[in-house]
Amino acid sequence: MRIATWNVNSLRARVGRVEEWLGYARPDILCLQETKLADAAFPALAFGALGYESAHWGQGQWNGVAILSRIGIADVSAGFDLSAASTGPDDATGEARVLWATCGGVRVGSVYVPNGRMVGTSHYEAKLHWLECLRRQLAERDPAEPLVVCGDFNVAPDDRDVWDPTKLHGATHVSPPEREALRALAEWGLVDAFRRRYSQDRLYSWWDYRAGDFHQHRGLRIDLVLATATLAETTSFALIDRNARKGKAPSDHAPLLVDFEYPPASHEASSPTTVNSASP
DNA sequence: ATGTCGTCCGCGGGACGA
Repeated sequence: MRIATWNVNSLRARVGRVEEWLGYARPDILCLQETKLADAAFPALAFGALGYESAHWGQGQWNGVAILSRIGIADVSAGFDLSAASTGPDDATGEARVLWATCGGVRVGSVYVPNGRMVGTSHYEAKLHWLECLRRQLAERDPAEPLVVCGDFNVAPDDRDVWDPTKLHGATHVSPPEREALRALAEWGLVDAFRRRYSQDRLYSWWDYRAGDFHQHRGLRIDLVLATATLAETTSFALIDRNARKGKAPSDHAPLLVDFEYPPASHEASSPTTVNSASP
């Protein structure tokens, strides 16, 4: 099962590139962030023509999250089930930033974590609160189930994920409280699937449009596929597709895809074809 | 480099967010 995530920075501006990418990457599930569309403007028919069912939660100009699936999509749920009051003027928990669906037996979340702007601002506090709400939402589920949370977390998990930690020291995306919020998700049972396959630094998923940052390798790894152990242990392949960050009118993020050997192959289901093609 | 994109309004280019 191939699961992918991509912050497209406006789906209206990017739909052609997303269609092109679906055509060659062929994920079973694709989570999108920053569609920046109202639900009525979501191009469900275009994705349908490529074999994908979809769910979208948009709010127009900002944010917007979606899930595309060619292995079924059910039990769609948008947002947090919040009984708690908002925490401030810049509270983001009601914004279109989290969408859930069940696809091929896997519970899938597509998330767009608030940016936070500057450490110490109300936007930064709202980011930490939003991440705590995500943790609470997960805590209501069973970490033994196959589940992934995919998206733009706007946090680089550790210094390998940052082009120059000294330049970003004290900034958002790398601050200890933000990283602690990711660790809290890991403590619940989520594993960074990309890190099951790669341990080196300089493997980024986002580059600023400005100053030639992409070509100078000045980026951050902030787009993640976090999976529960039952899935994560089957990770067979992962890739940040830098080619999708090149060329005409790219998003500032590259898509991340992860292959899981899930559901596990049954030992009793080998077909004659499999037997005939086996090595001697 | 205050470096680039996307949105909006609204018809030219400024304001804002990332």
